[in-house]
Amino acid sequence: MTVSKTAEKSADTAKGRKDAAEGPGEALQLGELSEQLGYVLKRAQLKVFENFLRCMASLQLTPAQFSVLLLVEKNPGRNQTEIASTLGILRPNFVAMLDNLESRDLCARIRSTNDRRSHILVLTDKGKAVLARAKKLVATKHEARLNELLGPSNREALLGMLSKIANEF
Amino acid sequence: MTVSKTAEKSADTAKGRKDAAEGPGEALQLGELSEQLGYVLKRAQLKVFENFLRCMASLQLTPAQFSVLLLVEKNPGRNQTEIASTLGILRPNFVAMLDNLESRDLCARIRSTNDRRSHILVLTDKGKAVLARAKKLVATKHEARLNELLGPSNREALLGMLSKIANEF
DNA sequence: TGATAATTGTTATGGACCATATCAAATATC
DNA sequence: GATATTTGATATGGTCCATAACAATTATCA
Repeated sequence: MTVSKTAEKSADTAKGRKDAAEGPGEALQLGELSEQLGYVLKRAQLKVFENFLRCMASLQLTPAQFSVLLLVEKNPGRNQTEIASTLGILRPNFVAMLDNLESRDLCARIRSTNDRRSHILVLTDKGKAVLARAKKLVATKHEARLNELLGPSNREALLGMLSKIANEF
Repeated sequence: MTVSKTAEKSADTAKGRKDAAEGPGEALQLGELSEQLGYVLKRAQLKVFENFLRCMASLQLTPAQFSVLLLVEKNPGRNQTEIASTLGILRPNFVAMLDNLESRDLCARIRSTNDRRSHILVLTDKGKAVLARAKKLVATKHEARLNELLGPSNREALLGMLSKIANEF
């Protein structure tokens, strides 16, 4: 180590900073960190997911599960590979996810008559009902919160920039 | 393979869509998914981290490791608990991370003389040098790419909105 | 003072998520 | 018809995240 292992007492041992008060522990300086897109992006994403989970607590739906239901509803008759890949989920990892949704009777695997290897995915009636309620919760509790925080026009701009990053970066 | 045969029999089974062409497997409709902030946010975050890792390949620094080095540099003399908590890292999980950085001689734990329980964190000379190179790489290869994609003013607006979400959501 | 509580770094552990290899069944290809 | 490919599935390992518990040290306060 090229560090004088004698950094003690004198200089800065969390003591000789602003000292006094000993109140809230003296917040650290984020410095350049708050300008790093990746850092802020990750923090924001965690907060959004956290809020999403709170809004969906009554329905017990994670963001990933919600996205699956949305995609299956919009694209009925597709198989597991197609749904999983467009969501960026690897087929092996998609199995347990579907097991969960199917055990809760939210969607169903139907053996295709054309290609008996593949399972066609469909929402059950309960799945459609739950998804409808989920959409309402997301709109009124989750996305509404964003409009309140950023304003509708900023929210749209944010979405546009994030899409651009997601697709063209 | 293309969906040439499709599984009709039932009304909509991947056939009654755009049909024709049978080319690249007929992309699925994202639908409302592309309007879900959480979804787009997560996708963008993954892309940004992915790009970050590519830019840092020569230095072998992950986003989390980079953030630790940045924070330690900006706040010398702090202990593990302080650094970890402001990064949202739990103390137990921070141990292995520091073991890694310390084994690479990028930072060092120094037993505090004021409170012999705590380890004060400092960057080694090598750590400072590596961090300096990392900053340059991030600025010229990573963040520059964003300015190119969004424009400086949009990039600033994006950062502002993400910070707002991260802090006030 | 001395007994008790709180803090720091650490280990152990389990869960969630992600990635790869591999398999049997079914299908495609030649 | 022999071989290769695709689909869903299992097994497995890695990483990240969260909780409980522990020894050493320090703070609290009766």
